[in-house]
Amino acid sequence: MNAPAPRRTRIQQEKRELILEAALEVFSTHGFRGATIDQIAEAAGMSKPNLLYYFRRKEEIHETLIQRLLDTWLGPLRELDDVGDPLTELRSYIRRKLEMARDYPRESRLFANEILQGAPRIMPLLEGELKSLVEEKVAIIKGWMRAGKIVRTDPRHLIFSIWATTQHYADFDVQVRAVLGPDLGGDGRFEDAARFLEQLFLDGLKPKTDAN
Amino acid sequence: MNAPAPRRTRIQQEKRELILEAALEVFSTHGFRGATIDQIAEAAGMSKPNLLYYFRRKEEIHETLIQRLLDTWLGPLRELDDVGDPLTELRSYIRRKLEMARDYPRESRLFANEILQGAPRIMPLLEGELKSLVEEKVAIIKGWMRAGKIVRTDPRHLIFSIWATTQHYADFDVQVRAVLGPDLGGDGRFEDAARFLEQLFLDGLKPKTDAN
DNA sequence: CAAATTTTTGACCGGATGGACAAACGTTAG
DNA sequence: CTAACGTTTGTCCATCCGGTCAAAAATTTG
Repeated sequence: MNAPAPRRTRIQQEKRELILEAALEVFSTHGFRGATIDQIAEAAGMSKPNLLYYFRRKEEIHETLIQRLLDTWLGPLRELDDVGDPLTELRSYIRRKLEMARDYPRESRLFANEILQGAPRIMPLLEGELKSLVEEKVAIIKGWMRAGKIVRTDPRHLIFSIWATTQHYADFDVQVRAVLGPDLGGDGRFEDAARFLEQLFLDGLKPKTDAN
Repeated sequence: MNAPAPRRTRIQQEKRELILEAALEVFSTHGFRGATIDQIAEAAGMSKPNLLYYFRRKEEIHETLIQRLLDTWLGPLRELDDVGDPLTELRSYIRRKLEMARDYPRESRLFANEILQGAPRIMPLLEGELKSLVEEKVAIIKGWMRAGKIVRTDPRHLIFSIWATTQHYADFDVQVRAVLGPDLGGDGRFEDAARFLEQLFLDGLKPKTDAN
């Protein structure tokens, strides 16, 4: 499937990491087209030709970045299994996703940028690996529903809504902070979000003692 | 506050509309930086200098587009008031937002692109108009909570989660369709989403007859 | 019809940007 | 020390892109 991994010296390893780190910063805030090699090179503390010695093309950096991203990105979903209590499993999935939004917002934005533009570079992956991973987890969730452990609903859209709500705190961070203002928009906003999302997904909004 | 609206001939009105329509298409799929004037001009069926006769700068097109967008975009939230039943109000807010994601996906993506890149051009608007509109609606929602009409929760994060889940179907449409596949990803996906979101927000996932 | 005004276009400009290249520099192994 | 190899950089190039300009074409006005 893949070409054999080329041998690299220690310096090459390190410099490539440095470049990828810088590129993540630049790509995630300006998009692929909006980012320039000069910007990345400067952020990595080297000259443009030097950078091009380690990655021959701008696209090569981007591809490498996206490939890595997807591996870690799907981690939380992969960990979802049916050994524990369903509601606990879902709670920790939501929590892990939210933690990723908090700790890796640049990765989230890089991905969002890619999807927004029609996912030209990762379409096969979405229809392949991602789709089948989702199907696998959908089967687990359906099992929980059949067993009466969670309410019957559309498992795919459930997954979408977890993705949407958690990634929102990375992708739309500027808006979230602007709306919350300086008081609520500080470091505590992720804990507030975690509390809210847990309540939303696990309890819903309708009061138990019916007052309407 | 604003400059007086310049008089325009009928031709100018029409051509400007044509350009804005074309620009919406191009900006929403390539971002501001990724879009070129030539692309927009071609999509509008005119030459580049001709386009620049109607809009002197690329930014001017983008600004006009965003300004219009925001007016219609906040419509559904503005309509949220406390005359009706709270759960009904929320339900129709969610439905309206989802309809906008379905009918105006390009506007949604244009906005998402802007926020993703740090909202450089609309930051004041987020901190001003948007924030105060949200505060106004937060007050209404808090009233419902005090009256016991809906469960007590964080009203701001509630609004975020409605934004996130509904806009997801516009911004991440490619991914949604890829994951759902040809069977589920057809025209019915918005109805499925509407049903799911209604259930999620109004009932939650925990079964009423406790089986865990 | 003719003058005045608006609209359209081809040609052009300057700066930015992705990338090539060869020469210089540094490091390591024999 | 020196040859070989890996790394770094200054310079250069072709293309793209936003924007200008003057002149042509079309339209409106008197």
